[in-house]
Amino acid sequence: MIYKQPEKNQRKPNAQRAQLEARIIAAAEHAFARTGFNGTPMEAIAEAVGISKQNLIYYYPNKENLYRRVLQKTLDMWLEKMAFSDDEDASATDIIRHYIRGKLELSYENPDGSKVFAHEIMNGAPILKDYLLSHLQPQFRKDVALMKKWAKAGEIKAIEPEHFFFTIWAATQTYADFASQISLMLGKKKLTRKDFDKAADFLTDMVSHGIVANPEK
Amino acid sequence: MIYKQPEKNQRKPNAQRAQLEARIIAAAEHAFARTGFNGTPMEAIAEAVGISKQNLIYYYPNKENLYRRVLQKTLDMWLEKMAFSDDEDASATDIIRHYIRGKLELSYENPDGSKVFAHEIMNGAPILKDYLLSHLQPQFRKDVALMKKWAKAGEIKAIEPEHFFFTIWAATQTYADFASQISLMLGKKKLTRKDFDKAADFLTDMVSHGIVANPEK
Amino acid sequence: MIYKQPEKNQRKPNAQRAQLEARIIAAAEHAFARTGFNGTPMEAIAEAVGISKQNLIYYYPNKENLYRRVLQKTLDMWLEKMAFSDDEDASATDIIRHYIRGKLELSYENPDGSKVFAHEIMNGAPILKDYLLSHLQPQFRKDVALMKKWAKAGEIKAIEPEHFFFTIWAATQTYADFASQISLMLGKKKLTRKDFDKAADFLTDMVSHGIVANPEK
Amino acid sequence: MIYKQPEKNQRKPNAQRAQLEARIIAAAEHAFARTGFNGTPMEAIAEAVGISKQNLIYYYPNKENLYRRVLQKTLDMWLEKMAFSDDEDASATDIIRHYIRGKLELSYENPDGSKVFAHEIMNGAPILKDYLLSHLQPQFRKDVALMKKWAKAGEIKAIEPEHFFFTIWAATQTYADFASQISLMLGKKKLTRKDFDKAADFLTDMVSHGIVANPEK
DNA sequence: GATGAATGAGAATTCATTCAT
DNA sequence: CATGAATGAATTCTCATTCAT
Repeated sequence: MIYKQPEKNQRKPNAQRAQLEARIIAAAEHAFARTGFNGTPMEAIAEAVGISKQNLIYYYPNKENLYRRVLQKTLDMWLEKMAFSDDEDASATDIIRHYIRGKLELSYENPDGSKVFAHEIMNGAPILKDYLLSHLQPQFRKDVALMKKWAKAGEIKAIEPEHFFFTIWAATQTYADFASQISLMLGKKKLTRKDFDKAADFLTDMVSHGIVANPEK
Repeated sequence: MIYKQPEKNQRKPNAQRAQLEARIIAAAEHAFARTGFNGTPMEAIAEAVGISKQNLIYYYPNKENLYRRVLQKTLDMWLEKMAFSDDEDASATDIIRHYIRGKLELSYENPDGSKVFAHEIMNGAPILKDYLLSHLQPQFRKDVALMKKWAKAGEIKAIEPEHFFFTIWAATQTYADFASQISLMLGKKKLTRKDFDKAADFLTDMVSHGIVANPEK
Repeated sequence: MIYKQPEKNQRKPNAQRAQLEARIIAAAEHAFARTGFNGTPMEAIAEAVGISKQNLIYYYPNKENLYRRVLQKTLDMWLEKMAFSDDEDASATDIIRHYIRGKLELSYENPDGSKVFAHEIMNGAPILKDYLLSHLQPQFRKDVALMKKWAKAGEIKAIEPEHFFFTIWAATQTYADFASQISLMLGKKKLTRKDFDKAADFLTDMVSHGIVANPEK
Repeated sequence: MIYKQPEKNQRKPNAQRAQLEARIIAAAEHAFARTGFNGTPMEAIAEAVGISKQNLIYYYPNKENLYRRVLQKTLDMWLEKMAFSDDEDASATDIIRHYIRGKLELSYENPDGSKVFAHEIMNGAPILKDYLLSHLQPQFRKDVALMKKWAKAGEIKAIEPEHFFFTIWAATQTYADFASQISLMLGKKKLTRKDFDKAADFLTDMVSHGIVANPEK
């Protein structure tokens, strides 16, 4: 796990406190999403929540722990979507399409989490490295193996599945991570669900049969 | 332009100085690539170059200016590769393939620049916004229009070219930006040119005819 | 106004805090009085108060704001004394004498404020310029007009009242601003109230009938 | 003396060098006049001269020495004018009037020197103290004694001559030191010779017979 | 619980000065 | 002579954290 609940903070759960903590996590996620761990002062988070820095520290006495909680929260949602669904009856195409839509859905629902993750990776994954090895790599290897099986069975072409994943991860997360560039290019203030739908259509189509009309090869 | 040469610093060009400045820019790029503008202290850059913080400041008296120079250097290399090549005789497929390989080459040659760019975008492009609107968007629109022409001419399928670009940008830059995750997944210390070649092969293939063997639709 | 209460700092009033803040203002006034804004480090003020530099910054996070508060405090006391009193029944002579004594009293009570003001003026009044135009000049013009009326009415001689004020301001403030020179000349460690009384006697006498025994002219 | 010519700098006199040194002294005087010794960086002086900081340091390797030279230059001009002229035939009135005009002339010709002096005094005269005791105080005492003789002889009233000097010093120097305030009050950009003439007229008149029309006392 | 007070470490500059050429 | 290079000491301010109430 990235984040371990500190023992001393295991107080009686309290609705109001829980709600404030959730707001803090959300604000922290948003702040870390923009400027990463090092670039984000606690004060910026406190201000976003509308509480004093001291009060924030009262709830999260340690910046790294707060960051870990934010990461953990994202990872909890993410890890599941980073792997193919387990539906044994579904065709390869269906699983892949479902996968792409799921990843895009995640980027739409939790863009800040995606960016926090991106910062962490770009910084060399100092905190996440072990977690990725222990949690993500096994999933990844299993899914790569599955795709190789599909290829053998003639369901998909003989590609290198690793790069398929890298491409899909990048292409789906980019709508979260690079949203500001994308909306700038589209001349929009903000990306909407429609944009994500179009992205899903494009990606699933391209994955299915490419974009070239009559590829000679 | 992102960076304007300050008047005061227009000293006589000098080989030794130029070399040290280049080393500083490289070190700064590497540091900003990991932790972004806010998260990177000048000291870290100075240490990487092996000079004192004050001496770094002697060469670059202002952190933001140094950052702008780093951005500018990357952008100078990048912008050209962000647009289709101008070869009028080439087929759509060739142009696209050439484009993908060019972008991947860039990610291989200058991964730090790619990351600095990524940080800037994730932070809402505070410095780059105007530049992207004035320099990148026109290219982007021209290329989108060209792809629509190709589609009309039956050279490519009727896709949304905007999302093609977002996908290719993401899928090529990810080998720079997310290199640490990718090498972790592949169980490697570092990505090599071979990995980039495989990525190019995969991407061009997928773009050409998808990965599904016999797509019904 | 020179100083605007920053929104963030509007804490609950608290006796202990108020007292410390007053001590800080006094120490800052004393320090700025000697070496002006640019020449006074925050550290010097902190040391004078007996607190750490960081603690000083906790109370006054911004040097210029602290300086403005010091200026404001002095100005609040000063402006009133820079103008003739409003007593309609008093004679010109009485008003002038009262004015001189009031100004000298101020120099005696708040010599540091006078010096801070002097520094500001000698530096071209970068911060005070607007304030002087909007607050002091109207008073000044009113009093100049009044003196001209007195001259017409035969109460005082036909002098240029503007220079009367410049002289009185200078001659009264010099006992604050140039105290170190004056006490050096007098062979004293410090100026006492007695010295100010003598100064007042001298000034009022000279203003009344000059110092020449039988001026021909 | 305030400034001692350092031995190592006693190079062959050279016209060009002498001229540059004079420009430096003038620029330094102007800078110190505004912000005092502590508040003035060497760079600001270099910039005003139009040379590099290193080059300035080449000519004046030590800030305090440069400051002392500036002080010395002013003092050389000043000291003489701070004392009554030696004309044995002149009447008290003439000597006083001549004195006032001489001091005002100095303020007009060298306002920056006056301000540098003012800064030094307000800072407690750390450098000038000894000099003032050894050079100014004897003059001052001699002139005070002379005035007392005048008073005894019935040439002037029985005043306290010390305060006469403090007043005249202040009232004449204020046209240099507080020029920015005075011109602000007068609604002028700059003080002209005419203003100084009026000041001289006012001061000599007031000193001669006061400003009150018919002083009862 | 919540918050004001305090502080050590750090971060961006500034600044006087030294060194080498 | 003049200037580029380099640096230690300041200086303003930030920031995470501790302490006390």
